[in-house]
Parts: sequence; structure tokens; C-alpha cells
Amino acid sequence: MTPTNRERVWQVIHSIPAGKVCTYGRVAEMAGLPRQARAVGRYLSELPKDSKIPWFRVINSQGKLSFEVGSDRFVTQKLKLQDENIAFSNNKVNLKTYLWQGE
DNA sequence: CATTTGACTTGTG
DNA sequence: CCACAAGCCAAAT
Repeated sequence: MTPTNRERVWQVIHSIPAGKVCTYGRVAEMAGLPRQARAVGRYLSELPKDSKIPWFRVINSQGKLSFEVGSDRFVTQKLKLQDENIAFSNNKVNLKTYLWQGE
């Protein structure tokens, strides 16, 4: 079976170590899909809320979550990240500290 | 096949 | 820091 782009993205996301985060653009790039950050977001948008993949480790390039503050998804993701020992500053993650740039 | 859409990114002011 | 615009590209309609 031919691996779809979606599956490559899954693989990259699974390879993100706990306690680290990655941006959409970076995930896309590592998946061999440069400039397809939006595609990554669309793939994630189809994930069931209880999906086993660590989608919460993927945030945007500003170090913020791509949801409205206070929304269900925002809160869920924030809690998940905090569970990974990732600290928030004014609803933002310090990318200098937590960004995973590959192996 | 044309148009719209979207969990994005970067630049400008 | 916030708002807006343009660039980008795959999937959905």
C-alpha cells in the first residue's frame, strides 16, 4: 500500500519526544512536504477527539495554539502540554525552550 | 475542471 | 503586541 502524506505526517508527529513541541511548518517539512503546513493542519482537523496520536504537540510558529483561547480544543491541548511538563506564558509556549527541531 | 476552504507562515505597519 | 495582506498548497465541493 502506498503511504499517504497523512501517514508520513502521523509518523513525524509520533516521533516528537514528550515535553517538546513542533510547528506545523516544521512537521510538514520533516514529513517531506515543504510548505504544506496547512495540509498538516487539515489532516489534524479530521482526527477524532480521542485520537491516540500526540497532535497536541503541534502548535503554530508563534508558539501559540491554533484555537481561540478558552475553546474546548484550546483547553484540552493546553492541559495535555502541561502534562508533558511544558510551561505556558500568557497562553504561549516558549519555543526557544520546547521547540523540537529534529533528532 | 474552477472555486472555496483551512488546527499555517511571514512580512508590514 | 495586534491587525491585515499575500503567499502557499492539498482536499473538498
